[in-house]
Amino acid sequence: MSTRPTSDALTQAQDQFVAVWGQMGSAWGISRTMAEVHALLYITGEPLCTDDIMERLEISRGNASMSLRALLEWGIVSRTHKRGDRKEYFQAEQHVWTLFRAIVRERIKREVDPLMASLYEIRDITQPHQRADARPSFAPPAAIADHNRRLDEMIDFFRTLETLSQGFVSPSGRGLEIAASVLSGSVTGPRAAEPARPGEGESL
Amino acid sequence: MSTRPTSDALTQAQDQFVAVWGQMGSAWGISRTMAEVHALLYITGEPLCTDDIMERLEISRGNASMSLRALLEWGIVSRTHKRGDRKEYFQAEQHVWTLFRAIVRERIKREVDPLMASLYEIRDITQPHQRADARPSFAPPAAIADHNRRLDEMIDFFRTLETLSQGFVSPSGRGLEIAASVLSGSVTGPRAAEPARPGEGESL
DNA sequence: CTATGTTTTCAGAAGAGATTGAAAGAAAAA
DNA sequence: TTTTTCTTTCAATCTCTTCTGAAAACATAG
Repeated sequence: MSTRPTSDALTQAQDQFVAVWGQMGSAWGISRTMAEVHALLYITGEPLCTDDIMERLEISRGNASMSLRALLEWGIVSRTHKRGDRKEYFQAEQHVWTLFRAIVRERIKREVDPLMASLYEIRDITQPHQRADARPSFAPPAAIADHNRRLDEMIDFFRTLETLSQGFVSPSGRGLEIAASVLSGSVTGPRAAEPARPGEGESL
Repeated sequence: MSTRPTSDALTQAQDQFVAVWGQMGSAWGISRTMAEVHALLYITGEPLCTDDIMERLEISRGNASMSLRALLEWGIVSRTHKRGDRKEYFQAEQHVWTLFRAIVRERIKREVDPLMASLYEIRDITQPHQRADARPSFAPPAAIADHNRRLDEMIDFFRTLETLSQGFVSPSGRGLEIAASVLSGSVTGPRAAEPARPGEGESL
């Protein structure tokens, strides 16, 4: 029927990869189509134009356009041109680790950073304007103290995570050693958060 | 109006934490309510029953029940009882790193493992039944060879990621050293996948 | 300038996922 | 046993996200 044989081994493998990658994407908060477009560009390895993508994935022009723009914003797909052709072509980052780094970097920027900001704001509600030198005159009530400890632990965790991620994100391998040392420091010993812990953590 | 003052600092901080955590959850493929229930249990730190949660989050009984069951399945919330009370109470894992490990472990199990299985299947389409001793008589066409290389790189990446994660997941700090060494081996040199090296998994 | 080819936008349609609420199920007390 | 209390289930409903398609915007050539 179609001009392109749809059942050769390569095409079949590509289609399956696209489906699987799309599935994965949607489990991680990325729209299925966007993940599929990326999968197609990655697995074919060659630059494709909007019409190629529309045809292959059977999606509308609008959808293709928006997905591509989003992928460009994530920095994991780039534009190219073919000479004598007015169309834009798109190709995906081919190094998996570079791809991974770009994704981690973006998600941190978009989700973790704002989260941190919110957490600091929340901390200010019960620990207002706490400067290092200014000791509070009265100890806070136990409920507040507990709350503060939990919140601080959470903040501490995300700070560590952010530091850690710099190991992945940095283009040189350098940051990795930092990350590794942070890991051994922080993960190994979940630390003195609980003095005499009643032992609820292990079995969970 | 209500018996509980809704505007004291602690309550306000808790509500805000719940909102922020719910937001974060939904960006990561977890239903907002489920994340909110978890947030509430984490930040209050004390066991709550279904009715407490329904009231505080203004959700239906069915929703509360389902969210709690899901959280139990994730292993980040546990059941408790109060003596003289027939109701079930729930409390959240209080160690942030333990919580993190549980989440990573579950997501790997639910998403990465099936993905890996699919990737292996896809590989079999273009590299069928490739046994170590049986060399193919003819080299595959370039398009297939390229495809295979890309797919192998992806598989290699997820294998590394899985190994890495064992460092986080293992309750002892031991696995961490492994993770760190994998990191320095694989991340630092992402390029090694291209040239002409047949054995793809040295340390794995 | 107009004509032609290409990309973006966005209101409405379609679809996916979350939530409710009432009924059924379970378990402990009487 | 029956009653009471609490928990789970699931079809119907609602909500939010994604997708479409046609129009508008843009760009290049002539």
